[in-house]
Amino acid sequence: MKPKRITISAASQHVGETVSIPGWLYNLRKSGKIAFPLLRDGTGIMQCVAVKSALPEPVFDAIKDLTQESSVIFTGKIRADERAPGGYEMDVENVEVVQRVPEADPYPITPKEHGVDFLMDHRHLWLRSQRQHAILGVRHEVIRAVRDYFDSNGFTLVDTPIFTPAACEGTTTLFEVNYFEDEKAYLAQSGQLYNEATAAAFGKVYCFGPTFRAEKSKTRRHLTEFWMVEPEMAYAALEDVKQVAEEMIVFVVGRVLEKRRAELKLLERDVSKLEAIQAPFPRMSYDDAVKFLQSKGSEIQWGGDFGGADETLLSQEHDRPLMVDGYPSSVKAFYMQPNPERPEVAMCVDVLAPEGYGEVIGGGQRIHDYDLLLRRIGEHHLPKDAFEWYLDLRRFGTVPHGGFGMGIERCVAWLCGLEHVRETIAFPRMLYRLRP
RNA sequence: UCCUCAGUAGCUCAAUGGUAGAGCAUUCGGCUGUUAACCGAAGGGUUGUAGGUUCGAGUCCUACCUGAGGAGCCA
Repeated sequence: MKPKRITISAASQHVGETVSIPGWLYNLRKSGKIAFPLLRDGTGIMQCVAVKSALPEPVFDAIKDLTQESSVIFTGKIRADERAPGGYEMDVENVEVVQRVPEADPYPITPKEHGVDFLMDHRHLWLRSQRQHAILGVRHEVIRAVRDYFDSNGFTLVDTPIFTPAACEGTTTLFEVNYFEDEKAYLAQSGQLYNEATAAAFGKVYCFGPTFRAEKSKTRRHLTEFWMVEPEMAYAALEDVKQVAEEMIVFVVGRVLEKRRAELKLLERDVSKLEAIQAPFPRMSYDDAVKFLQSKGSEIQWGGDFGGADETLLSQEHDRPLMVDGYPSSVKAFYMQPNPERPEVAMCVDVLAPEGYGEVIGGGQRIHDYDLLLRRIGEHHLPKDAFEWYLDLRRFGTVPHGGFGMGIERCVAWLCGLEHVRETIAFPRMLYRLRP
């Protein structure tokens, strides 16, 4: 009878059984008459034990000559053992070598140290490493939690287009696409304007997908292609937006702590920092933030946007995300609702993650008044024609509404405690990095 | 676009202007409980590119290329 195929993650349920596990050779330690191949299968890593005296000679020879990342199917009996890294190991009885990596051209990523450039050039292989595997596991959990949160709170997923005409947010940072006849198209940098349309159809909506920024930004928190989740709610004010943002973050962090302890441990993440993420989040006005920053030596003046160092200073002050509201309208997008009592500030909020991670969420209340929106489009020198459909939303049953966008990569970088967002997506796209 | 730093073996890094080196990886040998295993040996180099200074350049100078960190920019 052919042994049952299992995954390494299921090994604990098969103690005492002879099973087969298909995977790749992660590493091999050997002495003369015993070998310890480490098998990786995507669900985990298992130490196997091959004893020369217990195996036919060709089988033992095949195992001791295996090269790193060769694809193999090991067959043997599962046994609990404290000496094994995962707690269980396999006494190998047979091996099927699917492909042996030739030693003339060995697997380039060794268990030793490598530089950033080398690893990024080998990103397609680097993904097999434990650390990268753990990060992408957390990313998957974040995405699933985000969707679960919105799905179970009355939001409908209505995805928005990637190709967009003209400028939605301003013209400086868009990727141009030459394809549509007589007209240039651009890659979306936000789904928000479309969300406002679908919110008037469904009440509460969200979109989730890739967005594109053509900025010449070269920092640890920027990608040219990144994923963003954007909820939008009709009949909602700034306070409702803050409420949802806070609830969603607490939910996502809780889910990652619940499901991805092993990954966080491998990443050596201080989970006590994440366990502190509970509602309510501290809130601060832009006015107070500027005063605070000035007291810390920042050169920021009222009216300016925060620099990276400013965000870091602010977010290091608290053990949970900080919500900053009331930025000057002049530094925010044209559709931001001004505060009726202080028209120079917008009814917007940025959520700054703690530990210096900075902005993970930006959002606010949108202008719902037709005349005001029309005036703002003019002030920002935007083409009115292109926004006729958007103005329609104010002609036909306009209501106060708002929402926010959360960058998935920044969120994952924060939860994993990473230096750079480039490790939070399988194939990062950056200013100087298009391959692999 | 600007500032700073770096580029030497497949990888990570040494080398006072004077013979180009180590660890890992690879190959060979040894080892029955290894944990980035260990021990011994071997092979492996147009020092990013192009010029220049010098008796002599990996090292100093100029330009360029590539990358990293940062700034600006940033829904």
